[in-house]
Amino acid sequence: MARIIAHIDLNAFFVTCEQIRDPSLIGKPILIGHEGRSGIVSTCSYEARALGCHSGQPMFQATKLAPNAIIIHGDYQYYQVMSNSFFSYIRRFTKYVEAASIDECYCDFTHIVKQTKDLVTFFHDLQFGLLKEMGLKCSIGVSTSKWMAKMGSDLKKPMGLTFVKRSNLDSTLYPLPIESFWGIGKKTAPELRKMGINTIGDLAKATERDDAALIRMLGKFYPTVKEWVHGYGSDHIDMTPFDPKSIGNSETLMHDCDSFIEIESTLKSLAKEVSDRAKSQHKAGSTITLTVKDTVEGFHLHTKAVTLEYPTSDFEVIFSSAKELYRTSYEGKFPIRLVGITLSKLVNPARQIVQMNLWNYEEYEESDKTKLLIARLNRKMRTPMLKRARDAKKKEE
DNA sequence: TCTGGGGTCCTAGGACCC
DNA sequence: TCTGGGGTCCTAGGACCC
Repeated sequence: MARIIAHIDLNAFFVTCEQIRDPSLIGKPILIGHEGRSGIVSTCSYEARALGCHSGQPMFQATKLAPNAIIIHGDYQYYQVMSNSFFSYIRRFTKYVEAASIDECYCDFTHIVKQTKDLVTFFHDLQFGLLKEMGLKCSIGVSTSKWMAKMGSDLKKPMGLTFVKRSNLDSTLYPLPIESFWGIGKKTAPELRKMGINTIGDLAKATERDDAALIRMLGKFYPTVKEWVHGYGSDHIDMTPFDPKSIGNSETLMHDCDSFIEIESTLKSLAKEVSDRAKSQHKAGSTITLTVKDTVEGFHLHTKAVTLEYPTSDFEVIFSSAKELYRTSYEGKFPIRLVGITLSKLVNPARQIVQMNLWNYEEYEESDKTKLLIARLNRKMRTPMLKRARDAKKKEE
């Protein structure tokens, strides 16, 4: 039997959180985000949206469109507390809850069918109960796959309740522009339009005649897209708690910068943040990636990574790796707009103690840790040397 | 004034081992 | 002496999402 999957999406969540603790904000244009050179709108109230504001927009543009808007800097700790309460509320109705982000989740309500024949009333009660108890508005999409539920929750906002079925795709999702397809973004959508695929329905039709071209464009993603667009695809609710695969911190600088001293001091604070967060989450990682955004090549991102021989969360190791990557790859090349450090290939150090002891990790002084690291950094240069040496030896033999 | 910061996953090429 | 194919790991870049 088909499962009943819902996608529940909180409407203008950060704004609503602010209105809950300060009701005088209700009904006003509100922008959440930062001002300044590189400030952007994180999210905004429906009153601000009516004036043309939207998330991701540079703040200076938003304030032109909505000069009377109230600007609020995000309070993410507070939003996280509200988010936890939201998930607790949802878990009163079903234990099958998959958190998709701070303000949305997928849930399995298949068991509800046995308890009620009236699903509309059930979801209506859930929705208005959340509003009454917590003051949070949500939109709900109900379907038999996660993708259709997600697309459904986007159809009516705020406080929407939309049922998407394989039998009503023609009237629900197929008329939507291809840009609204979750998983197809601003690079792929124009390519599809070039093929004459302008709506989700066009894409469904194209899968019946143009597999080859679509595989070329979408690669491994194509079989999934084909399932989704015909009303199939995953209905699996993943209840495992969030377990990060990387921990990163980046910062857009106050001004484009090529001073090593300034970059170094920024790297120091980024490394400290990454190290602290890794430690607080009981994680250590063996790959350290430096990200920079240039100013000359059209604001492109560049990354350089190094993989150590042991996982670490040590501030000095992260800092000196990032600094070394910067010095060997970018120093003096171009002014930098943004720098970031990411720790990945994460493990739980508690499970790695034996392995770390093999390296006598604790016996290394800080300076030796750095030496180990630099030795690893030089591997790229060493490898061809070793190869030449081996070839020479072979010749002798 | 000119476009954040947190992530995930995929691709493609090279090194290396068997 | 030359040639190969499969598998794994690493790196860099890019698309996408909230």
